Amino acid sequence: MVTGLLEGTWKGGDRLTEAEAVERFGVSRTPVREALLELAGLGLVELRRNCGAVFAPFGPQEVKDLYAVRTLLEVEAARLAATRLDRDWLFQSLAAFERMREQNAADAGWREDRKLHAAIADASGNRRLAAEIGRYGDIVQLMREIVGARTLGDIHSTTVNEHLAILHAIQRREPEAAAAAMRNHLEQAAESASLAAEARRRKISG
Amino acid sequence: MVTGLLEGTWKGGDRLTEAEAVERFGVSRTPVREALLELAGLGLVELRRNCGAVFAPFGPQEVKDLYAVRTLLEVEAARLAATRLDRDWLFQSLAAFERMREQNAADAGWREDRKLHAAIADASGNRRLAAEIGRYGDIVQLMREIVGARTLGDIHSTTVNEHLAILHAIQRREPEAAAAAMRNHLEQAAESASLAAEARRRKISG
DNA sequence: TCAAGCTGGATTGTATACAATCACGCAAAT
DNA sequence: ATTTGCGTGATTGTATACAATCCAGCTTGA
Repeated sequence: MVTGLLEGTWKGGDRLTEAEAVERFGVSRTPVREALLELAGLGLVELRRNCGAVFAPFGPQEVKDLYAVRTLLEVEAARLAATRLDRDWLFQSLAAFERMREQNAADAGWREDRKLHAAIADASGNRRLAAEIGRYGDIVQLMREIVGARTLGDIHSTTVNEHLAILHAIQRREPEAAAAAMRNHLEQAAESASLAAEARRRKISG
Repeated sequence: MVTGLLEGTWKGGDRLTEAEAVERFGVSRTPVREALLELAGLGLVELRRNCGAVFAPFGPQEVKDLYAVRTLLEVEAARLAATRLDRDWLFQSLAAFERMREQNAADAGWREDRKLHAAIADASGNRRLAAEIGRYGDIVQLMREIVGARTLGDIHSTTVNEHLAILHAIQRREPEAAAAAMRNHLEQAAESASLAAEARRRKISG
């Protein structure tokens, strides 16, 4: 439902009333309203009363802004995780990482990627920080739906190496190295996502 | 409605079903559900299906975690605002600041405080960052309802000086100084809020 | 011509009835 | 004694009807 609302080639500022969504999806207004409220909470639509929900713009600039915030959160989490190193945690994370490396299937790879990021977030010891990181995981996943998952389908071998660098820095109890590794990882991801958003922009306007 | 749900002396883990909320507030389930969804989006309750909504714990530790995330966001916004200084913006902000200094009434003071933080967030140039900072403003305001607004009612003169330090650092185009000033400001606020949460904890358990 | 007020349509906010799902307790079998 | 299965009540998910609100366009008066 939530992801369905975002499908299609809407442009920033496009309006969608509840009645239109009802007609398009064949469900009643109640779940439509709840889905719109959820999207509004994630910052992807703006609810204006009696005017319909307006989609937020979602081009390269918005992707960059999104990743800038996500980077703030996750870099801090990596720094904290390296500071409060937990050996049991590290052992399990390395095992999960090996499983991820073996799975080249795109979907499974992304699932393991999210698990790793979530594990680092939990290891920060700040539950709200971890919750926000999870929320941004949701937003990024919706973004993949928006800009087209195909473009971002594969976990590259470089991505695997970036993950390994983060875990090793945490293992060595080097907070700044862990932060830098996480920053680098997310900058790569931001670059890739921004390019995909640019491609989508051209496809829509052309 | 949203703030009403949070009133009272619930402890972390307390459950509230929709039916109970309906009975307590005299409205139907629909607005109750929407309010609970909103609170869940802000991370203040956890929705478990067929088990009622469980309140998140909200003691000193949670307040510290909350302010740690808020500090991450706002410190970065102050840094960016100092980097991309806009003189018109600064002029208006200083004027608003003077108005704030003159208003000692608690409510008006907090309103101007939020306006100042929002202005700095906007000046960062990152709209999503600004949106998240606004969201944390909402969360902190709800927190004041939870821990008791009286305890945090006044804008102290020290707070005014902290604001002034931030604006002056931005005016001097010194990003790191602006970041440090913002960090200091929020650390003071976090300390005050944490003490209030501790007082509430004792009142509830005692 | 312009502005103020009003009316009709559209859109959202709320209430309520019904369907689906799940948790809890009890009983029975191993 | 532990576990497995089922049944019932409780709780949430969905549909739909109705009330409130708002926007646009027209009319009417100066």
